[in-house]
Amino acid sequence: MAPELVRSVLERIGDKWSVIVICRLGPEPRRFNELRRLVDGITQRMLTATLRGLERDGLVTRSVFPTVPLRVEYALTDSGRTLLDVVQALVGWAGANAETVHVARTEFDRRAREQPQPVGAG
Amino acid sequence: MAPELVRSVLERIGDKWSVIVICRLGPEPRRFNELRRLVDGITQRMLTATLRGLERDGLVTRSVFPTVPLRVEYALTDSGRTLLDVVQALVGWAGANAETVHVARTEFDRRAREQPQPVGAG
DNA sequence: CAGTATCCTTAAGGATACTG
DNA sequence: CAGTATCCTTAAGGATACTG
Repeated sequence: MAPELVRSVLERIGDKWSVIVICRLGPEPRRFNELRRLVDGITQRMLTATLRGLERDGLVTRSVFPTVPLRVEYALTDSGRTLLDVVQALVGWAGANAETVHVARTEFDRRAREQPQPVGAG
Repeated sequence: MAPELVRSVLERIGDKWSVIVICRLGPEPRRFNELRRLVDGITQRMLTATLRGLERDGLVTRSVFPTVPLRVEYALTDSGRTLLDVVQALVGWAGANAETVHVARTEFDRRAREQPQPVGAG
């Protein structure tokens, strides 16, 4: 049902940071700057945007504690946790196959460099 | 080991078409135009680019049969098939949760429309 | 049939400065 | 601490015409 809906869900997960942020959220709630430190290379702007997107999709909750200084905690929802499972499988695959893929890429690029022409040259 | 390698593998899967193409390849080999018909909305250019990327990563093989007319078949490799499994889990999750996510989005957008200001207005 | 070559648009994301 | 506001760059992807 509704293949466009499925695609719109995949597009969220397919952005640059969502998968990593979901993994770093894991089981416990995390504060904003804590996440920022855990997700290597993310900017403040993109962390906010990513968290808002996940919150919008009902995958993450945002809890504000009006203390001084302000305290904001992010945590996975129930459906967020079910997504974490499949995302971990994906990251696990990437980890297990990173080396193989890297070798394949190097080989492919070497062949492309050696025979750029359709018909034998040289 | 090598978190950047893992990320580079995730980036391939995270583009617009790879997941869908991998699913459509499934167990049997497919011809180019056959795939083009199966993957709704993809352009010739993007199908070529996506298949090249998958071939480069060692996930897909490209077999040319020099008949007239030309015949080119694409098939998943062994590691491509292991990726298919986890990708199917992801697509399965998206399918199972599409409705829930859609509702969450609608609710989120409604609340954002009603209270755009940090402090109660109007 | 199975592509490649060109041109173009849009939007994702980075950098930086500022704030309740 | 946890953001928002602006500006800018790049690259992903679409449209279209052409080809071995």
